Amino acid sequence: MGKLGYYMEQKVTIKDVAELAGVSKSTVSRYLNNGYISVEKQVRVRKAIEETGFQSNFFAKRLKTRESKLIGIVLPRMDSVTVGKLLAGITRVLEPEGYQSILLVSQLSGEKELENMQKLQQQGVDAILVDSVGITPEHVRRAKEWSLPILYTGQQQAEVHCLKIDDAAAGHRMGVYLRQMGHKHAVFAGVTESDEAVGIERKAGFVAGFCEGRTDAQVDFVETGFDFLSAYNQAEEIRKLAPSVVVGATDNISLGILRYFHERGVHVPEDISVVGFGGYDVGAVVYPALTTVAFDYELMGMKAASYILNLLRGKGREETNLDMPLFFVERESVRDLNAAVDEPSLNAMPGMA
Amino acid sequence: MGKLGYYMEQKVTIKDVAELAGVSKSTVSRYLNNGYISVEKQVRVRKAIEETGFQSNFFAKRLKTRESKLIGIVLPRMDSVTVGKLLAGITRVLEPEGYQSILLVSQLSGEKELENMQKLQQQGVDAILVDSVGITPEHVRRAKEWSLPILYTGQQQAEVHCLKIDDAAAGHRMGVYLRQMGHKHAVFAGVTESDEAVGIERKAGFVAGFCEGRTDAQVDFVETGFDFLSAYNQAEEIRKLAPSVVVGATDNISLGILRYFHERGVHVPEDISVVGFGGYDVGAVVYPALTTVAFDYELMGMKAASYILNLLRGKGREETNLDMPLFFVERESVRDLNAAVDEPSLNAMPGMA
DNA sequence: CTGTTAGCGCATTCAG
DNA sequence: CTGAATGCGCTAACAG
Repeated sequence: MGKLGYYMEQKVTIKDVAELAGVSKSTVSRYLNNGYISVEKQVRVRKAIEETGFQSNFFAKRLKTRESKLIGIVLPRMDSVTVGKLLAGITRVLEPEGYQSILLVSQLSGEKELENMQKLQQQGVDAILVDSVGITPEHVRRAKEWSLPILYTGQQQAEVHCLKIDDAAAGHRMGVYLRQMGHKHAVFAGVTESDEAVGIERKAGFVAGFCEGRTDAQVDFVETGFDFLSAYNQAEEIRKLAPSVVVGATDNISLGILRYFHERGVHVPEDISVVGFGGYDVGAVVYPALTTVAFDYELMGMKAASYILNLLRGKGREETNLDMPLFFVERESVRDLNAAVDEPSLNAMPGMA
Repeated sequence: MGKLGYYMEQKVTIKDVAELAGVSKSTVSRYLNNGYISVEKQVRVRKAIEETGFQSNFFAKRLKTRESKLIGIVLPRMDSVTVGKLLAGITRVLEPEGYQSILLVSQLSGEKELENMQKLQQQGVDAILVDSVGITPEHVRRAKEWSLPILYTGQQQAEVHCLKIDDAAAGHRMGVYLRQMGHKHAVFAGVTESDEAVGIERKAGFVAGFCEGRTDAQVDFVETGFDFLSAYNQAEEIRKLAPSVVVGATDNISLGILRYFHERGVHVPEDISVVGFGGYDVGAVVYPALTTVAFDYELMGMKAASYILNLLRGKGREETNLDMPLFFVERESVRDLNAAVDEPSLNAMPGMA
């Protein structure tokens, strides 16, 4: 590896090709784009391109066409399963359309998020997709001022383009289920209300579903972070409340709590039930396997990308199907209080097959 | 949202600013770059920029400077924790240097990997980082032909720039540990040998460490995929071999096996020990918490990025510190066969605090 | 310190 | 169908 430095330029331009093929630059350009060329010259140009190994200069091209074929993506963080799936989905639809994504990470900071959007916009991306931690008035202002499509995911706001799972419905679904299983007292282990989607909507949906049509239901709240450890640290407080079921706002929260219960000899679901939201794969390998409402983040990525593409083509929100399905995944972590005796079935890897 | 289509151009150019400020274009350009300007004009230009909301055109600038400040990153897949951490690390060092990353995913296909590298190169990125699934002769050829730095991670190959964890050392470390814990018969649940790093080196290292200096050691192999389920499906076969310890080539493999054992009433570590590699967070919340050799993927990302930066600046391999530390994380899943009675300690969230 | 002059590589008029 | 000419917006000599 004696090579030192990489200052070599791309040297072969459209001009070189033209000369070698004995045609004009414009003819080569036409060959590369539309194709108004005689078959004969077509052949010559093709040959010249092969011989020279010509590759058109990205920047010169973009400077002319005013189209970068680049989509900017702003993410709150990288090291999370959901973000990974989301990106996988986005890529899956963007790539066949000839778009590529350029990624910026905001480390859960709203300010950084704005900064990143600014950067992307300067870079000349064709559109921006933001998996936001919270849509502020400033976000709205930019979406309106800038002349490029901006789509937010993860949060909702009426004045901008956005796409998110129905957290209220997810919470509601879980609430109804637990009510039907005969539970009357739940602790909702939630996150900060500054996260409107998870901290407020999901919780409110749960409470509604759980309490619907009865007056003897009780829901207590305990706030925790998004990670295992902070949930684990709140578990004692939760236990003191002595509910029949603990509802973690995310699967990770539930996993931390499960671990704590295990250490204290509290049996799940015999002594207490635990559920989560998200449908992460690991929820299926822990024991008991976690009952949860699963979201399809990859599908969300695909929809987000389609939405962006539509926006780019001058179509509006109406023309994209924005429904995000939910999947209720019943596994082993909930006890049916209606039954006299509880015999949780140990299916082989429930929810994984 | 009545807006339809986004065809507006960026209209204010350096020329407009120059006219408004009553200076020449070059003066504005200087203001933007070096800064050989009188204070007086500096003020006028600044004002003009603010008033017009001028933003320099990325493509025009790059066309001149021949520098994109873009690093291409080719990933095998997105939905994995390790990739997330790697990216986090890369971003952390690239961003302060004014670089941004553009991401392409190969879906575990070597061919796609090559294709993606090609695309990035055409885009005019300044360098390419490939988290490769296998370095082929074609990879080597490109690294040499193209006049831009290419760095491979995850795999090793003498003729190209690369950076990876020391899989052999990791395996060895685990082997030694289990030997010292009195284990004589292990099953290594590994992956395909086409993955040289994990499938071959890690395994060989383990065998070496485990068998070192004795003749009464036995290691059997069982092949599995990288995911929970495929490991789970091989667990019965592993169990039939009746080892005292199962070594999963990755934590996920071990987690799948743990689940199976749980279902069958096989107690870990009392009846059998289980260990993994990777140090994923979830290893700490399952029970028993998984003993493992942890890798710092974020650090790896940071090192990779630094390496790339050095390459860009004409420095070679020598000038980057490539040592990747390993962390042995002793938790609860291994029984000490030297002790008469085994009393695994249940620390609070071992390895998480 | 500053304005003038040239292109960077390509796509696109406009006449042929 | 094709070539010559023009300029995208910016930076970098070059003379002042």
